[in-house]
Amino acid sequence: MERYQPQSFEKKWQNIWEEKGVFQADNDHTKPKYFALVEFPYPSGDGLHVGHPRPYTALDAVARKRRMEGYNVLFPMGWDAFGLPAENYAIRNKIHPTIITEQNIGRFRKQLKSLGFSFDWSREVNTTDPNYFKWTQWIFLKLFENDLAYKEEMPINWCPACKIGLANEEVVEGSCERCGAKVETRVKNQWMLKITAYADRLIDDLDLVDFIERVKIQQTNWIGRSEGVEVVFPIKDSQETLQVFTTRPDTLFGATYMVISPEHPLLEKLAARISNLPEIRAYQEEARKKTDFERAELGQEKTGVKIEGLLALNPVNNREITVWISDYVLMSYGTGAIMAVPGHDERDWEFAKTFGLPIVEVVQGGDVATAPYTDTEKGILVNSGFLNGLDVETAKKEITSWLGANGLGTPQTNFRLRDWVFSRQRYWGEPIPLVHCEKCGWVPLPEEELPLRLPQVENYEPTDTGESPLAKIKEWVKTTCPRCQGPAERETDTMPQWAGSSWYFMRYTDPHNDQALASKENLDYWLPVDWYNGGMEHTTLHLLYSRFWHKFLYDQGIVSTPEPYQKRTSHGMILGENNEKMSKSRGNVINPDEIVREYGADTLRVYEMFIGDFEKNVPWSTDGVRGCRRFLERVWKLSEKVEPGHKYSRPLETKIHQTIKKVSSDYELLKFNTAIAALMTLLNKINEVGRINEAEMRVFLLLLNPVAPHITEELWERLDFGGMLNEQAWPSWDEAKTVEQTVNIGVQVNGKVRGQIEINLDDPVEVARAKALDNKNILRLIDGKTIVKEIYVPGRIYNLVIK
RNA sequence: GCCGGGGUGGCGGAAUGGUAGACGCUACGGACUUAAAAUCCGUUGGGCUAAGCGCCCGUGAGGGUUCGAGUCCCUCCCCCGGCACCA
Repeated sequence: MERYQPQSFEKKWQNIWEEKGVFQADNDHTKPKYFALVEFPYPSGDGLHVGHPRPYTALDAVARKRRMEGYNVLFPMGWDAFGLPAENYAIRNKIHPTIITEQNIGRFRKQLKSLGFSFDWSREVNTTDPNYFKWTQWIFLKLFENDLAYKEEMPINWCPACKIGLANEEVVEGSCERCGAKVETRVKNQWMLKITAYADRLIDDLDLVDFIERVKIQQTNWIGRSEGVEVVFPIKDSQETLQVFTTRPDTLFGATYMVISPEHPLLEKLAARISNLPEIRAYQEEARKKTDFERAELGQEKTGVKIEGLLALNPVNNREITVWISDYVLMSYGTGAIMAVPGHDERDWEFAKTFGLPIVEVVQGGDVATAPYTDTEKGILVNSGFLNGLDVETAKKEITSWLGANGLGTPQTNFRLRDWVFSRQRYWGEPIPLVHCEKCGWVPLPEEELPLRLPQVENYEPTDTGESPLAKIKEWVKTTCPRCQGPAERETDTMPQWAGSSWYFMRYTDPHNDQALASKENLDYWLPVDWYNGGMEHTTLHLLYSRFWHKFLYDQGIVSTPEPYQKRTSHGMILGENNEKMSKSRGNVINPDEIVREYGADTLRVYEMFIGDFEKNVPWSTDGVRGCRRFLERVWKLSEKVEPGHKYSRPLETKIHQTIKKVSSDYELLKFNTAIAALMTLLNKINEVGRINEAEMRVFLLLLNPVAPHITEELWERLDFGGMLNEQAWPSWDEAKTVEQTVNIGVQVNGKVRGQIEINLDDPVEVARAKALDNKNILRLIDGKTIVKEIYVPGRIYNLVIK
């Protein structure tokens, strides 16, 4: 037999699978279905990265196993192809982004196909295809019709380099996630999506799904639900009031002053009464100049200005308290105003110390003169009228009902999550299908006019004013109002890249439908996605956005499940050999094409699965790749030794049953490293035994197939095992036969291993004792001592406790 | 600061409270070869060793529970990730 040359047959099998359509999802909806999903890539100009195949191979293995288990499997792939790199390339080279996008997709597709993934290529989707984004626009219109899309003057994060507004999620430590430029604040009229309307459900419904815990936790953190009370503080000698949100209503008696945000509207309303207005104005101006990030920077001295001429009244005791403005209070959270309880809040304490404001202790347990006391477990209320003597939790309940009864406050839930800034001042995105009419306001395009396509332009450069390049195409902008037929203008902002990826999994269920985003039957059959694997970096963005859209479409009756993804797992990154993130600039990039050329696709796949804990980052190792290649070569050689036989032979039987069990469960748990290790162990055992029969070889190939589909299919054919391997059933094991009858167990004296005995599993303790006491070393150790206890765990340990 | 996840050989990593280091890599020794590569075989946590595979040490540090702890409990240190002036 010739040696293992994967290059000579990998392509062959890829072609056969494709021609026979063996991985196409079946339209027979009576079969049990399985929808396995991986995040579709942005087809960048750099081509596939070795990071891509890690999650793809993992779920490919799951998909292949599911098919062998009799499921109708949907395992699709597509392209998240709108986005900045293609647009920037277009700007530099004056080439339409469609062209470069097509090229990049072509390259990605070819690379993915060379790795033998069992994607159903007949269902490929592309977010930039008008037949696709027609439905992205359609969903947007539904959101608009349901008041979940609105335009608002918003201070936005502005990247001066990309000339683009960024969502909070795209700002990392005050800099643009893409280009690293320092983000500024600008006020722009932006389309917003009201994701906050779904904040509660986005948290609560996490109980319905099987997401890895860290994903649930991160989403919950990001949404940041906080329960408290909104309290009304009257302004002295005025009809105006100040509303504050607090999670510590129990400390209300300790509120010694108030702070409002520099942008708070009360300042304008009562400007006439403020005696130090110039000072206030100067502070407002200063605050405006700071970015959100600068304002949020910790460790800086608290700043602020007292508002002269205004006093508020603490509603619990009618004491007069001063009102300040300070930029540590954010207009965008709660009511933009706080009651300050310096005795029991870190920030208020600092502010009070800076400005010499009174600090009152209302929860006993610390020393509020030297530090705020924030413990809510042990403290007892003091100086608080009717709350005195209560613990914090009880005091909260008491004061909340008191406030309610007196019309001074109501329970309130606030969220850290903000509405989603949905506009981009860019060319290469889905046009927002709305027109602005002088008379009718914002009017949606009628559904028949979708998709609204992008016009051809000469220049893709965004304008310095921050408007989209589309604004310059007058003949595209000028249109008629669908409602009154009067003159109107199109919206020139486009959608963010997160739009197309928010629903792509639905399109896979029925990708060519031109009547609906997908047919109800297909959506109902295939959804929810049974298993979705993707990067942790998408937990707070894509995953949350797509859950939001899905919930909205659920409310609209389009889909029938409240959650889109039943199960979510996540993979770690593959780092360079130097343990740093792979990047061109670091010169540590491994090109998957080269690995395939030199070692074969199966080696790459096996290596990426064997490399380490799937959930953790791990450095690439060229030596490790060679090790996996050697393993496949040994498998190849194994096929030369295959003898007839349809029963597992005596010396291998137990090991085979154990391996089937181990591999079957490890694949489900994403523990590919230990599954492959188990197959290596079995291989070593087979080589040690020195012979293998057909039945054993069949099982070996079946178990290895999900990670190494080409070599296993090839050997299946060469060994004439009948049919194609991918049509076979997943092997089963007999639990009773996974147990070795005779085992070596340790013999301990006082818990320390001092020897070994070979014993039958069902041997009684007497036999174990006799064998243990037959050991010289054990006898030596217990000589002259008293045995006080004997512990025997069959199959595990025999332990003597002596004195 | 808060919330997660970790810390095990030279490296990646295994271990339902029951013989720590599976499996792979590296390194070393041997076989094959004119030689090298490849392949195959062996060794590979540290120390002591009277050489009996016997003893001691060993899973970030220190305590504890247990016949027995990498695993459970307490205290602490370090690394990674998320959130962070969010009231």
